[in-house]
Amino acid sequence: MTLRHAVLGLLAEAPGSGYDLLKRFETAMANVWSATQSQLYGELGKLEKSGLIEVVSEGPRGRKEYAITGEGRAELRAWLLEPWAPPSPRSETLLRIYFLGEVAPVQAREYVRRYAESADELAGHLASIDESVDWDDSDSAVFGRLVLEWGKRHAAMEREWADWAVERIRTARG
Amino acid sequence: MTLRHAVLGLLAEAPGSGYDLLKRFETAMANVWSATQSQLYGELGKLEKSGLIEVVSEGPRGRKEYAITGEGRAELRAWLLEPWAPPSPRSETLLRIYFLGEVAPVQAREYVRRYAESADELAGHLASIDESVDWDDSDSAVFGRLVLEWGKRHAAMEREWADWAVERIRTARG
DNA sequence: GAGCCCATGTAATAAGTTACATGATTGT
DNA sequence: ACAATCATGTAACTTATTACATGGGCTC
Repeated sequence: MTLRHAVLGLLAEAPGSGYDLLKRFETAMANVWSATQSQLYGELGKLEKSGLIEVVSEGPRGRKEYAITGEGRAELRAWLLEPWAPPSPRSETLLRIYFLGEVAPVQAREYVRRYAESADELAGHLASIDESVDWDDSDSAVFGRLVLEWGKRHAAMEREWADWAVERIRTARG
Repeated sequence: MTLRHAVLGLLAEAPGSGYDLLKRFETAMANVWSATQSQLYGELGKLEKSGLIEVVSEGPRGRKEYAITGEGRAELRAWLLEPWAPPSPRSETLLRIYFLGEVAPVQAREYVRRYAESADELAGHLASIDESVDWDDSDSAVFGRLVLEWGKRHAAMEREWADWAVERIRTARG
């Protein structure tokens, strides 16, 4: 039930069509949550049926612009305040690293090096988002920057860890 | 197809029953991947049927000890060397933070404070794992420590970020 | 014999991915 | 006219969660 709330949150910021939301998932939210086109349209249908969002206008090409309803906003707030437990982590990348003893040390180092590269790419991507977004002093901008900063710090941590790890693998096995 | 490889990897380290593996998911792998009991037994059945693992002995209470086969080990290595793309991040916690502008600043700060606490708890948990595990100089110990270190750095980053974020929310809105 | 752990399995549901399928509008 | 982008939807499949269901063995 998380995509549900991601959609409600985006529509609470500003109304939009499925297509619009998809773009927002790919850019500002890329750091945070993702959705496929298929899943998104399905969820919009369900949310409308349950009255949490509504169609506010129809445009060309069957475009339907959705907006959050009062009920939807109430649901969003309830979700934000509800007691939560951090979900158990699930990282395919870390899983591979955990088992890297199964392959030759050279290959293991190479894997970690690629990991470092992708951390750098992510850092670059986040930096470009930071530049392209027009940060005002609205609530969403404040928290958007918080989340962006989280991503930057995360990418930096990954980079540093990877450098350290490559060295560690070298000294452990040559 | 990731649980599949998590199971293969664990059985490559040492044979075990479903129950054993479940324990290992909850302890050493807690940082990395998780599985429910239900999912695990299902996957063990499928892996056995496809010949990637086999039952090596049966014990009391219907206990079945599984071991990885040659074919299974080959599959594990292929997976480790296969080209990969980092999966799109999906963090319910960050998602909530992203939308925290919907609730009162006091509540937002409180949320971030709880986040910091859970980062500390994670750090403590990882430290206790580090102490309780008997690290030899095997491959799996080398990479196990790498992954554990990743977790420690991650927890530290979250803690620092949260402190900074609380301050940021305070100055932005009082 | 009571309680705790060991041990496995099934069924129903929810969530997410990939592929398929279609078509209108806009800008050049 | 052509290409790019806008725009929505369905079907089949895989993955993961929650709840149900059962029972043996060990220790005190």
